[in-house]
Amino acid sequence: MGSASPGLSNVSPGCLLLSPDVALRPGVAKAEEGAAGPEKREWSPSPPATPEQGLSAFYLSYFNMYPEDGSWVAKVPAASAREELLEEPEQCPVIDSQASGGSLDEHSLEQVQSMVVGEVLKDIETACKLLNITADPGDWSPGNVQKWLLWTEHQYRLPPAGKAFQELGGKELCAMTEEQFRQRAPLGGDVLHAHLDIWKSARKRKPLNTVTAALTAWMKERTSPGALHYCASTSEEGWTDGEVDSSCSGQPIHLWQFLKELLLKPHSYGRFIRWLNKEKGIFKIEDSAQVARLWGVRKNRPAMNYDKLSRSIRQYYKKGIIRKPDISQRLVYQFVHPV
DNA sequence: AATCAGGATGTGT
DNA sequence: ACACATCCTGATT
Repeated sequence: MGSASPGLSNVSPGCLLLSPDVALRPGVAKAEEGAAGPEKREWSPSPPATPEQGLSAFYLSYFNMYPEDGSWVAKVPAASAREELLEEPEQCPVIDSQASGGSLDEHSLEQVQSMVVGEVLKDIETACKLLNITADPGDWSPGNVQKWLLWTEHQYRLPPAGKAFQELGGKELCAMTEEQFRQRAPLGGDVLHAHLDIWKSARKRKPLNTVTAALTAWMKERTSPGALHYCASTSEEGWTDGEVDSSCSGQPIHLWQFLKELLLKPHSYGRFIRWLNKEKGIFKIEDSAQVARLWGVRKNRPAMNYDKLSRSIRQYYKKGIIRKPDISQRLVYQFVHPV
């Protein structure tokens, strides 16, 4: 029953996106200062200098220092006023991988994103105990919603939403689209929605397809505004493959699909997994731990490791999906039906 | 030590 | 039923 997560175990939970003065210590009592209202602390963007070019370095440096102590502050800059993004919550933002227009390469983005989602998931457990609320937002009373709201604002340094969500129960909150979030809280409403999305997915251990998308949109937007594409907008490139793309369908992703996704983007994942012979479908897992970690993030299984991932691959043997190549080598597999 | 093979069993959809 | 996730024993590299 240990919550040992080999992939992320080297990081302490709760330190992500935490400012020192809000850091949750195990000893902290619940019901944070009910009387002391949300301090009028200003949440001006402090981490990097400018949102334009500073953020990429910002996230990267975050990524580097993160395993250390995480004692930095991520103050989310005010969401710039905009109205054209993310009409539907089901819409699926896709980051163009090739557009190496340079700020933050996708590999780093995915790395950070994976860790962000993972850590937010951990934070949820803490928050439940701290706030004495259930993990399922659908069960929240209006009071619980307010607790969650205040906690999330504090935790992630979002601009205070004030009474924008007063009187709302968990059910109604969950039913709201991101657009509605933004209407009620023009500053940071989208981020709140992204966080709620993670809560909703954590509840049922749902794979992080749409959640990751929401978070990606949020981060990407802050990195390079306007570089967002949507499935609906049929951007010529990348995902027209369709067959391998599972990120936009509601279907749970299969392991073989996931592996092909990674193989499809050598620029991002070539260090972890790559083709040895694409025509024959032979590929090699170069970094088993990283591939397993990514799989665990995608499936919301923090305890995923290569031992378990490889067991699932071996299940494919008799299904005729993946096999060992004729000349068996360690960490080398072959798709039976290469595209 | 890491990887590989495959049985047994549990879990969520 | 299905696709893993988890756990395990034993073999191989």
